[in-house]
Amino acid sequence: MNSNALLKGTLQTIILKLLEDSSEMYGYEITQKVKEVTKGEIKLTQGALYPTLHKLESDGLLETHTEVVDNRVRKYYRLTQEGKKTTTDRIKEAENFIVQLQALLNIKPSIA
Amino acid sequence: MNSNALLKGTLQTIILKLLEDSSEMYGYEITQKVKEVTKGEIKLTQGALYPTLHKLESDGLLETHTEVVDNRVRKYYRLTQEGKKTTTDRIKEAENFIVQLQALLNIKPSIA
DNA sequence: CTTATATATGTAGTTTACTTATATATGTTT
DNA sequence: AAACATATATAAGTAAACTACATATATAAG
Repeated sequence: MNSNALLKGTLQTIILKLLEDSSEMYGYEITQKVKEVTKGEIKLTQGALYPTLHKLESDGLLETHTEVVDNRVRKYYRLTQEGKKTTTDRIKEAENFIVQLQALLNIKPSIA
Repeated sequence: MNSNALLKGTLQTIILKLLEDSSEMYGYEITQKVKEVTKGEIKLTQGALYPTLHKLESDGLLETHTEVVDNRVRKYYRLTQEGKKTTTDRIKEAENFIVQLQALLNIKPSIA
């Protein structure tokens, strides 16, 4: 099993949460933020990032605008109104899932 | 997003951990245990369970034997030696992932 | 000057790992 | 007799990641 296999299902939530906190970010910035916060433990590659951003945009959760900085194009993403609502729900779901997962991974054998 | 989408990547670890605690379980028993511990929040369906058990067996992490109880066949699974080692590793990975995920989902906007 | 690394976005093909639906069979409760 | 619980299993479909490839500019190192 790949050490990043656990990312499946949580990547959208992570991106939404980062955009909730920062209001506006571009793709590369998101990869660096994830790297920084997780001290390199979670690797968010382009192959995972960009398709996910495009998916969230086509689902109406994100909107974009483009800027040119140092002759390089940056595409900024921000949450739409719908995106903000969805983010709140997804974070609750993730928090609940973590609780359940910890319950499953910490249970002790029932000797009784 | 399906409410169980977060299960992806963690199901193998959950099964391995349950078998570490109980030494021996059959499939249906595992579904009931997950339901009980998570109060129905995580739904482990047959379509997910059995292929995963077969996968873990073919990977050499589980071994099986069959018993007949009340005219019904039960297939018991237990960890192999390799399975025990892998379980320890997977649990560490999952615990670490939870820590990183919480870091990402709790970070506040940097006002500075 | 040219090579390597960082910044920046993107697609194509592949694989993993779920979901939903279906199938089979027995035991128990209404 | 019907519905629900116990018990295992497969088939078809889909979501969401992975790896690899492609493009382009800026900066640092040798």
